[in-house]
Formats: sequence, C-alpha cells, structure tokens
Amino acid sequence: MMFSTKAEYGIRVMAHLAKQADGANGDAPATQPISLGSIADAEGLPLAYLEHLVRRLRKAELVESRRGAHGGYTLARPATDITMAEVVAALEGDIAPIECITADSDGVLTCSREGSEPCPTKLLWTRVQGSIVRTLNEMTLDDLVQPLRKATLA
Amino acid sequence: MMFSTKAEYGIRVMAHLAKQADGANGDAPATQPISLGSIADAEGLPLAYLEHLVRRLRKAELVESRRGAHGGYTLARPATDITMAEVVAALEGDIAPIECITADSDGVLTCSREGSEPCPTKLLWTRVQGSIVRTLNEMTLDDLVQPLRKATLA
DNA sequence: CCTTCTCCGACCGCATAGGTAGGATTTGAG
DNA sequence: CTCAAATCCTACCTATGCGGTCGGAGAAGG
Repeated sequence: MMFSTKAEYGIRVMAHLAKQADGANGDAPATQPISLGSIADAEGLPLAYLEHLVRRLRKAELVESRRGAHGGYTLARPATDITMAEVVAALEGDIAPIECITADSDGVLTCSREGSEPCPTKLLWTRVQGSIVRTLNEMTLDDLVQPLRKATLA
Repeated sequence: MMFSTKAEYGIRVMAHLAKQADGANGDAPATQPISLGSIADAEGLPLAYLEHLVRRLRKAELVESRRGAHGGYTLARPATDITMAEVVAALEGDIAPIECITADSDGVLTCSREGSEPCPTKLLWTRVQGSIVRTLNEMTLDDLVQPLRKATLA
C-alpha cells in the first residue's frame, strides 16, 4: 500500500515553485516562471519524467506555463490556497482506496458491488478514504514549504 | 492510490470467518473450522488465489488451520480482538505511503533521504500515514461484521 | 534564425498484481 | 486400508502500470 513517486516528485515540483514565489508575502504567485530543467537539476530528478507529471498539474490548473525561451512554470494560485488533496488527486488520480469504491464528484462514495449485499469491507474503506482525504485537505502547499511553524504533529 | 484486492479479498475471508464464529457471544473463536472452498463459493472468489492470501493471514497468526478432511480455518483470536491494521498489514505488507518513509517497529517513521535536507514531502506522508494507521487501528474485525451498530460515521 | 523552453506521443524494461496448475501432505470417514 | 476432502507449497503465466527515455513539433526571446 503506497502512493507512487509520481505523487512525491510532483509535490516536490510544486514545493519548489512555492518556495521561489515566496519572495515577498507568500501570496503573490506571479513571479518569473521557473524552467522545469532547473527544477530537475535542483531536485535531482529526471527532466523528461517531470514533464509528464507537470502536464497533469497543468491540466488540473494547479500550475501555469509560459512557453519559449525564459519560459517555465508558476503556481496558478497562491500556495496558501492549494490543498494537498488537489495536488495528489491531480498526480495520482482519484483517491479511492479500492476498486469497488468510487468517489463521484464530489465526496460521495458508492460501492459498485452494491445490490445483493454491500461488501462488508465498504465501511472500512469509507473510513480510511475519509481520513486520508481529510488530512490531505487540511494541508496546503504553503504548510509544506514553511517547515518553521508551530509544528502541529500528529 | 489504492489498496489492492489482496486486502479486500483477505478481509472478506476474515469477515466470513468472523460471521460464522458469531454463534453465541461473538467472543469464542473456536467453532468448527470452515473450508476455504466454501468461503470461495460464498464470496464468489477464486479458491486458488485465496489460498495465497490466507497463507499470509496464517503466518501473521490471525487464523488457525486444521488440515485434512473437514479441515479449514478459524480465527486465531476473537474478532473483537483483531484490529484491521493487523489484517491489512498481514495482507499488504507495511503501511508506508511512500518508498522513502519506513516504519521501524514500531511506529517511528524515518525518511531514507534524511541528511542533506529531509524531503519537504515527509511532513505530508507522515500525517497521511498516521491517519491511515489510526483509523485502521481503531477498527476491529468485529466492527466490520456487525453493521447494526451505532454507526459512528466520519 | 537560433536557442531555449514547453509540449506531445511513442516506446521500453521491470515489478507487481491477480490468477492458474499441479502436486505433496494430512486427516476423517467408509 | 483406502479414498476423498482439505490444507499446503512451488512454480508459472499474463496484464497492467510505474519509472524512465527519446524524438520531435511548436512557441517565444535575443
């Protein structure tokens, strides 16, 4: 049971972008765009692979791009306004802990095996999914990039 | 992001066993052993595959087996005493949301990329993993098999 | 026009999931 | 004693997705 590195790499890209935009107030996203190449360099990740990931982020409208020389990416919204749930969902797809459970937009879970008897496991997956989504929603990109906080662990 | 059907199938087997042992008080596990074949039949799952899963459950000492004719499986402990965290861990392996985070027995999380700078994502994975494990620990097999409860959702 | 980028599709090797097959072994029942 | 029902174990197969690479087509600045 895991998230894949897609989520990790993608989040690192987002975090990198957030850190750079953090010049003044941490609210203004529209600084100079940052090239994926420089991010790949800094984070030690393969550029070609990041391109795939960042495409998902763009389709989810979490980043904006400028093409051509001196192009690159910027956050589409301030980091304080981007929840990790959005980011993870964009990268990994739906946050459904198991096949038979699907989250129809938004939030409501249904079990495809409904009918006869709902599989007894549904209650479990529902709760697990709920707790994941909840913690993912409670955390913004800004929380990630500011490790110098009140550190509300656990 | 998902649990695999390994978890689902395995849990359904456990739930099936728990339901049968539920004759009197719900605490006595040692009734007649139930054959995997009958479970596979009842749940509509491939027997040969369940054998693999139930092996994991046995190695984790969650079920006990009796071989030979009229053999089968029984819960090793009362259902009220088996947490879903144990079951899922037995079936899926460690509950670590991402590669770089490993849970050294027990509970303490460490990031293999520690050193230079801990990856900014660690805080996130730590929380997510915590919330998964917590909800998995709070739920027993008995909770699953008794859908007629006070239904403490969310 | 040339370089620097974003974009896009195709491809590849590998690991794992999901499932099958076949047999060895144990045990109760006739 | 023998047969059938069951667990046990090892090996294998196939499909899918992940992590990653490649080549090239567009866009924008100098």
